[in-house]
Amino acid sequence: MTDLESVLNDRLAVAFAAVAGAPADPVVRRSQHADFQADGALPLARRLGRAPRDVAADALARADLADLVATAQISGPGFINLTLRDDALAGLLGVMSGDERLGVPTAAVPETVVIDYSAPNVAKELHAGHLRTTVIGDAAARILEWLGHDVRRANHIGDWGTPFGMLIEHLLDLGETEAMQELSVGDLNGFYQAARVKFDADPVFAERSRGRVVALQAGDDTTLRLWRLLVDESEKYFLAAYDKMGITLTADHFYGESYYNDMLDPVVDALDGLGLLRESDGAQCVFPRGFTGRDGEPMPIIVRKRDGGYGYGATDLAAIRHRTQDLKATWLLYVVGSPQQQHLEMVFQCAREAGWLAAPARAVHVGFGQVLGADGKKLASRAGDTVKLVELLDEAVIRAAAIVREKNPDLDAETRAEVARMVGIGAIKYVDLSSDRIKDYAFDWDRMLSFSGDTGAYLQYTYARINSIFRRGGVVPDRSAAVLLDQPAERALAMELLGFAAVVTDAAATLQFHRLTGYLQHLAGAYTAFYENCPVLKSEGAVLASRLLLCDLTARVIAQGLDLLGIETPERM
RNA sequence: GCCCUCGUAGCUCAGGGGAUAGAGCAACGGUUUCCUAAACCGUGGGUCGCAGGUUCGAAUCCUGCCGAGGGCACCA
Repeated sequence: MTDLESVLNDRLAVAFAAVAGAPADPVVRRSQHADFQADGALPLARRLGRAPRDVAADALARADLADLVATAQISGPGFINLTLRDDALAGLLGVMSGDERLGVPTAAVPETVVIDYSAPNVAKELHAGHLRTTVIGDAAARILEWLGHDVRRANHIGDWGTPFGMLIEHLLDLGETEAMQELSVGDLNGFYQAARVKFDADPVFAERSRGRVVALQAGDDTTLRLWRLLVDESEKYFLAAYDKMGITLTADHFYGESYYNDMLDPVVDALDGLGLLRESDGAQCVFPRGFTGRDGEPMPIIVRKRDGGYGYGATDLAAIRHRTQDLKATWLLYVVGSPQQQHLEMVFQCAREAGWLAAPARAVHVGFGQVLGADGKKLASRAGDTVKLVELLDEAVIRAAAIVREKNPDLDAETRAEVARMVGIGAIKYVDLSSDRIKDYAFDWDRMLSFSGDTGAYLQYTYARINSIFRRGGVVPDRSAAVLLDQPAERALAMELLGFAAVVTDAAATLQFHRLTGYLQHLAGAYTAFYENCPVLKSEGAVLASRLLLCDLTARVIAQGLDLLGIETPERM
């Protein structure tokens, strides 16, 4: 346990409880006036009808802090300012240094977590609109997995529905080999648009397409084979994009809409059996409590359309039921844009009413805002089209390569290409993860690729500089060396390092990953002050060993922290 | 019309009911015989959209208003 804040909190909670005669939150926070402050005496004083400073003094007298705290002072109206002992910090850093997990504990209660993210449509490009769900969802998967949860990635691709009638007919028109050729070069949009144009312009083609939809739903062998060809080609393309992007989704994670086809009848029957199903305008609907529409009437989830086909609501409900009942998941994450908030809340409510989402299981909408262009409107190409995701990635890498070439001409071409890839992809992921996800953000190449400020590249640079010290000195840090914290910058760095466990736990619990990026920036800032004030290689003996350990620990935390966000760290740049 | 989200320094954004609201960028001034100057130090810059309320204490919680965006039946 290297998490100072929770250690202090636990110790003080005992003392506060003794004073209060009941559990009481000591309200421990980082402080500008000391290392930490505990503010719990103020609200407690009101409850007890005593003077706040008395309560603080009482709690402090009962607290067992001698091994951790050097000085504890009561300040202002009743704040307790705590300054920690240097040897306590050094001891905890020693523990952290010797721990592969850097002091971050695994979850007390490991859960089965399903993370629904990315979800592109078959026969369509991944575009800028898929950026956030893919990046955020992957970060969630990495963090929760690292904390010991059983993470099930679910890529809910759009692989079913009426568009496949026209897509299959278009495939037949082209001929299979020709069509596969076209799809394999990655021109998915062109294929889709050509089908669309024919569907709109040619009534005969449209009629064939509708017939093909019927055949598909009826399970016709030939039709299913052709459908599978389309899905397989698209999946290959998606996997190539994920690979380029450093996303952990693989072929094992495709659970498209079609995966739930066989579950739809049972789901509708179950809803009917529960008395939740009602007919409205010829459609079979569920009306979850608490939602009214434009007309003031209850809003439906349409599980079966007037034409007899299933609505997406049916698939969503089937997925929830499958995840909680078959997979035994207790934590369902939906990494989906904010506009779908209401729809998801309705589905969750419906699942609760059906008994498919009962405690401890819960579903969370991990919503996010839009990516905007420099003009403040939805990101689009100059021609107004959607921007292809792979083109965005390629441009980031090209731009990063140009900057790396300019800043460090000594790197050989191969290293430079590798660094550019890490920096370019990392820059895109970093901006996406570094602000509150619910807000929109504007895509700005110059800012995101700037190598100073709150960017991924700055963290990568800090990491590379640390490695440079080891390389220059020809030294390997001794991870069991004694830690000395004589300089203020060393002590400040130690405080930051010891905050890692709390921030990872917190980011996972709240699914607010910008807290982790913010922490890493602070850490890099503390390291830089250390770097400026505490020469490493010019020091000797125990000081050298201690400083090498601090460098090593900082590098490990940065690398681990960025890895949890899906961002790589180059050894030099 | 109803519902949801957002509004903090010139710009981009942090801010878990606690003390004097913080970073980065930009601006201005400075730092290099020294481990990557892709860096660092300093300076200026704020009616926390507005108005009430709750509280010992509000950027933070509640209500109303203003502004921006989004959602509200057979696409997902």
